[in-house]
Amino acid sequence: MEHGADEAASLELENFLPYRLNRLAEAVSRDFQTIYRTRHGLTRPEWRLLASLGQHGTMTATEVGRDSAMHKTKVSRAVSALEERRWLKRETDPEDRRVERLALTPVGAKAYAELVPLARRFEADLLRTLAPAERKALSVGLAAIERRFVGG
Amino acid sequence: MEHGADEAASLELENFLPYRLNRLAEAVSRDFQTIYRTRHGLTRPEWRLLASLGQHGTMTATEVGRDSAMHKTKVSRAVSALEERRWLKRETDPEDRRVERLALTPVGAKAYAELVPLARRFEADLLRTLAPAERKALSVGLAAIERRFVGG
DNA sequence: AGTCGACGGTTACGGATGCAACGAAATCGG
DNA sequence: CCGATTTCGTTGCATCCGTAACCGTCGACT
Repeated sequence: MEHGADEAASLELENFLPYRLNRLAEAVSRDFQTIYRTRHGLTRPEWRLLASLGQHGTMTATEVGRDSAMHKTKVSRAVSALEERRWLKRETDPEDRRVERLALTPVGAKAYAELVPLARRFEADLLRTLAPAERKALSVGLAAIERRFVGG
Repeated sequence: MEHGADEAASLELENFLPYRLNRLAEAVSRDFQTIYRTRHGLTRPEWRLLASLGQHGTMTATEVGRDSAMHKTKVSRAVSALEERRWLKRETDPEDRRVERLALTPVGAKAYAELVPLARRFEADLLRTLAPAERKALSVGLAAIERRFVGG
């Protein structure tokens, strides 16, 4: 057995689930990135923060982290960045002065409103290239591992 | 409409495909990481390089990059790291002296052979928690977007 | 009230990452 | 056969990231 192509002892990377998920996520994100990066110079954490606040209204940093699956340091830095842009304002919660209540400013909300249709179109364009049965399969399959890994 | 929960104007992040893929890929990878990180202190690029060479035998850095979806600087640094460990050796191709032919040493091959069953078991354990129909759906769904994004 | 542990959020720091620029070698074009 | 262009791989640099340590605040328990 000269090289590693031995069936039993080798692993087919291209069929290995962690690898497939990563490669796919990276490819899709890299593509989607152009929407929020070229238009506004947003980073991914900043986009996610914007998306969280746009969707849910006022939130705390911890809530944003849970909602958008980001480490608290990422959230913290994204908050500083969007605050710098005047896209969001923070207010210390008078009930609990450890907490900050985060909300988009009108300018931030405007940017969000501008990005949402582009995001929707991106996803729609992507899904349109799949057959209906494939879309369904994707939805079912992703939901299944999400139950195992993300949700509960 | 006070906050962003407005159906038409907001985006449900948790159902947004790029977000779902990223969150899932990160969660799965974070879990899988422990296998190659705690046992050998490998980074992800190093693991991928090992996996590529273990599967295909001798390759060039460019081929590894294509096979494992890594930027050439990642490959370059991973090669240096595994060479440092004596897990791989490089040889300048005499036919084209720009190219290096990379191959695992016996020590590297041994580490690979040791990791493969663990990787297989990880994937099997993950898939075992899914119903057969869900596994099928996942396979079909991922393959479908891969065709659009990764492959052709 | 005073102490202690838990919690929200920030920051210093070491390490990883991608871009761009680079050197060396091959290939192409005249 | 020589200069221009392309390719392989490396490296400098600026940025991003997570870990751990930290500060201020809250709540519980004494």
